This record gives sequence, structure tokens and C-alpha cells, in this order.
Amino acid sequence: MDDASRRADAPKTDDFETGLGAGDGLELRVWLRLLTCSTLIEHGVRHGLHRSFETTLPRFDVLAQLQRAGKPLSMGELSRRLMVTNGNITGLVDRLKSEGLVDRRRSDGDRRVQMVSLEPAGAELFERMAADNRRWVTEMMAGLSRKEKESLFALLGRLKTAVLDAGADDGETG
Amino acid sequence: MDDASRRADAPKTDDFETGLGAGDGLELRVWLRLLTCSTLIEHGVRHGLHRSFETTLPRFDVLAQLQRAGKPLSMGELSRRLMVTNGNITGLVDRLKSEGLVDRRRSDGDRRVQMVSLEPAGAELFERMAADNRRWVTEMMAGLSRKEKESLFALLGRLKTAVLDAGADDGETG
DNA sequence: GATCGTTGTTTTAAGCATAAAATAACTTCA
DNA sequence: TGAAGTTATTTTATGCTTAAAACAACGATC
Repeated sequence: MDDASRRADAPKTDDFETGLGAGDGLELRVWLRLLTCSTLIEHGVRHGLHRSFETTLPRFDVLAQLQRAGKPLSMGELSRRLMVTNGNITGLVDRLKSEGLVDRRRSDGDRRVQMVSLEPAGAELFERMAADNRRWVTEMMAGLSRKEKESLFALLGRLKTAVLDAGADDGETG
Repeated sequence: MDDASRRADAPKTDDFETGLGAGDGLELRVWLRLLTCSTLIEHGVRHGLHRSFETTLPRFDVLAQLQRAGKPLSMGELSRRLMVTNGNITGLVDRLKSEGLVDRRRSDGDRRVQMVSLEPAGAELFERMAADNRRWVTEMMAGLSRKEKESLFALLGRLKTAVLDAGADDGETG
């Protein structure tokens, strides 16, 4: 139920993507395919993390952001970077702290702020997970040429910009 | 924090786009960007559904699959199409049924099977949601040319195939 | 130096999601 | 026909996620 649809002349593709006519709704078709790809890869990563490390993707994501930042981050900064709501971070960091992977302490300057930092155990675990993660993702994309991956990367960059621009003044037009 | 790093001759900048070396990790970079785009668009849609219809994306997805199929689907078929676990569908269909949007009844042939069908109210609501959904997604991609969207669609098709192929015999190599 | 608006975080209530175990109905095949 | 295996769904336990409300500390202004 997959390809056989990437030829431009395919008649009535109906390619299992969701109730839209083949003629148009190109944006919808892009979106659905994007979501499918995202979900497939996410499943692969999630499954790997579960099987190899008994952990979850959100936890991995928090560690990744901290490692990448190279410095402690506030709860709010984490929630922005992970694109999830504030309340979400609270529980996530609670669990990571209880596992000894991160530390959380009140900021000296602003007593509302909680700074989250990587513990050595968290950094060490992250390195191991990151190596496997890279391998999984690379394997999943093994069927694409370097050129295809580069094109995809560039187009996704364009899409990201487009969506961000479109959303800039979107709250008030509703 | 994005491009400026897709040159193959970059030394070893180690450009932290999630703790990955700059030289390579192209696959990881594609994946992260894909996830960002997916999350951004999903937020837009989710927000619209919540604001305009007081409903959620998973509910919308179930209705969309039923509408698209044009016939009742079993619980298992729904879970496959939505790429979520079985148990998930149970609760989702429970809620939709309690809202009068779908019906669920045991199959005559096989008494294990539950067939889920669209109620008129569900079909009517779906039509309205789908129209808005299409508009939201189109607006979010307004910054892309038709050509870019077509390229993206094609490349995502290639990616989908690649990931599915890679995953075909993945369970046993772990 | 009290009050007003803002910002950072947590709490609450509900729903979504997973993996794994449990049920229950079907199929096979000896 | 009846035991063994398979398939469809639900249940269980836990965790993730959201939106909205509540709290708490900050900053400004009068």
C-alpha cells in the first residue's frame, strides 16, 4: 500500500493517505505524508530506547537538550525547546531527577526559576543512547541517497520557516 | 542553529544540533527537522480543532479514517491505520460513541471483531472539520511554492518507503 | 511601600499512548 | 472433538500531554 504513487502520471492514486481527492489538497497530502514519516521514525526510536535502555523518548529529549545546551536550563527554556507545555516538564524532570540523571535547583537571582542540569550519570547515559539513536535513524534512512537526504533537509528547512512565518500573527485572526 | 553545516569538508565542528558531529549525522539532522515541522503543523491543527470544535486530533483522525474508508472498520484496522496500539482505540471509540459520532457493533461473522461505523452526526461534523483543517494546513504552507511542495511530497514518499523497507526485518536483528 | 500587571512554575482534570497481560473467539490438526 | 496455537479486543499499570487555573515571585508605578 505504499509507493507506486510517486510517478506523476499515476491515474487515481488514492494512495491510502486520507480522504482527499488526488487532484488537489497538495498541502494536505504533504502534511499526511510528513506525519506518517515522522510517526514511523518515532516508533523506531521509541522502540529502541525502550528495548535497549528501558526509557522513553521524552526523557531522552530532555537529556539531549541539556547536553546540547552545555549548561543548565530553566524549566521554561526546556518547555520551549521541546515544544511542550510547562506542566509537562515538571513531571518529566521529577522523574529524571528521581533517577539521578538530572539535578534541579532554584536560581539564585530569580527565586521563581528552577535550573535543571545534567548529572554525570545522565550525561553518560545520554552518550550511549545518542550513539544508538544515530545508528537507528541512519539505518532507517539507508534507502535514501545522500543527495535525497540533502534535498529533504533543505526543503524541510523551507517548510519550517514557512510554518513559523505563517504562525507569527495567527493568534488574533481566529 | 540550522544550516551552514551541510558542507562535507567541515572540519570537526561538532555543531551540537543535538549532540552530533557536524561532518555527518545528516540523517539525524533530517530527522530532527522533520520532527520539528511535524510538531509545528500538528500544534496548529490541534489548536484549531480545540478552538473551533472543542475536539482533539486523535478523534478527528478516527473520523477521517472512517470517512475515507467509506465503510465500517474493525478496531484492529483502525489501530493499524492510525498507527497506534490496540488498547488506545478502545478508549477513543468509547468516547466517540458516547458523543454519538460513531457506532460500534459486533461483527456477525466473527464474534471477536467490533465494527466501527460513522454515524450521520459524525460524518457531518467531520466534513466541517476537514474543510477547516485543509484551510489551516494550506495557510501554514503558504510560503512554499507549488514546486517545492511537490518535491517535498515526492521525497517524503521516498523516505516512507525507505523506512518501511528498513523496518521490514528489524525485529530479529536487535 | 502597597498595588497592578507580568512572568515562571506547579497543580488539576481529562484525555492520549504504550507495553504487557488477560479474555475470548476462531482455526488447525491429530 | 478437543488440545494447541493464533487472532481480535480489552484491561491494567504507568507515563506523557494538554489547557486552564492557581501560586508565587518579580518589576514597575504611583
